[in-house]
Amino acid sequence: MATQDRLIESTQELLWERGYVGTSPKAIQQRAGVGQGSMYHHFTGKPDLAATALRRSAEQMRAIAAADLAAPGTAYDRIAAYLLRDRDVLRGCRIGRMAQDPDVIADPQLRAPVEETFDWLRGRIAELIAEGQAAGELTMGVDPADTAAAVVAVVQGGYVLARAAGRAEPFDQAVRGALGLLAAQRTVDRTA
Amino acid sequence: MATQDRLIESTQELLWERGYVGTSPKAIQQRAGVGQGSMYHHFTGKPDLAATALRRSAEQMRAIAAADLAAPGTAYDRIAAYLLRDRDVLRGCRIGRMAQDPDVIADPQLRAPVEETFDWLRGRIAELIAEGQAAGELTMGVDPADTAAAVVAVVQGGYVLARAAGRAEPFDQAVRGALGLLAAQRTVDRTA
DNA sequence: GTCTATATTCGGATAGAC
DNA sequence: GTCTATCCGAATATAGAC
Repeated sequence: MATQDRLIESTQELLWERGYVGTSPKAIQQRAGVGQGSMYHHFTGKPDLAATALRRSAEQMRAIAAADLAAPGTAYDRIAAYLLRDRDVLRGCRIGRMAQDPDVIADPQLRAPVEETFDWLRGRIAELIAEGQAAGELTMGVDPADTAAAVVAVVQGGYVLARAAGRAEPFDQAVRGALGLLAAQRTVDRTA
Repeated sequence: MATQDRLIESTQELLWERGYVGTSPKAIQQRAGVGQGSMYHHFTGKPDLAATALRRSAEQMRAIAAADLAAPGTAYDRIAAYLLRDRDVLRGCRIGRMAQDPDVIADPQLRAPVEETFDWLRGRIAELIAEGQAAGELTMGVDPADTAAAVVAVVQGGYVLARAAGRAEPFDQAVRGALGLLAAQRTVDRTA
């Protein structure tokens, strides 16, 4: 793999594990197996490299979520596929984690991929819910945009609860809780 | 105020703003207005001081949440009071934010207050939901513990979405979404 | 108890050889 | 393009004066 790509991948990993503040150029170089000079040849510095890595992570996360949300079945089924996807819960979300970092939030270059990812995700889920309502699959009792935000928040908050607990169970509970509430919005009883 | 207390308060603020990795002893001392020596006289080092500050923040957060959840009215009303409490959304949750920090998660002394706070919060809300079900206010269609985890996750995830967006609206959306789903669990229609 | 040095390592980056 | 050498300040802590 090219030096550039190894640098980007190492940065993606370290940002996920340790966040922006906790990731040093030296650590990136060592993981990538390149010297100091290489990094500063390809990138102007840590913010530049981090922005590149974040954009790539955002693309990847979006592709994965898009695939989940295109699962076969109803709107409910698709959202369930997204919520129930197999995750390494204790690692957390590599995009959502960035929202906690003040240096990321303060830098428009770094925040942009994070913001855009969640904007897109909320929008896509809201779309599904609205389609489900239009098709008569879901009741009209809930607002699509609000409900979509709640669904995404359950995932992001689930990571927080799981990491706080040191185990994945609270994430799974939150997901089951959200699905239980969503299930009540279906117009046909499938619990039988 | 005593020097010790000023150190603890400054640490609470900085942990909230910048996290554990991003908070330096020097910054704590400067904000507290004390010299290097004072801090190391009262505390053995950064981890010791941070643990003390976190325990205090956890107590405070728990007291506030307990008050919300003791609001007058039904179980739904109490959970709504918790969800709708006035928050400085873009600052995030001073306890939840710690869950992202690998150094906090790795240190049992630091993680304990975080874990205990969320364990308690989930348990308290689950209790309320179970009481609401027992009283016939809420349907038996949802699991109390799972639903409670979802409620807490919506708040924690709401902070993530809001910070990612640079504005409070996604938090408010998520809360409205959660309330909309919970409202459907009430046995009496109050939407009229 | 509090302060001012001082020590040591790390973070972030530049300079210049190859 | 990549490497090593080097620089400067910050992070964390210790020593010892007052």
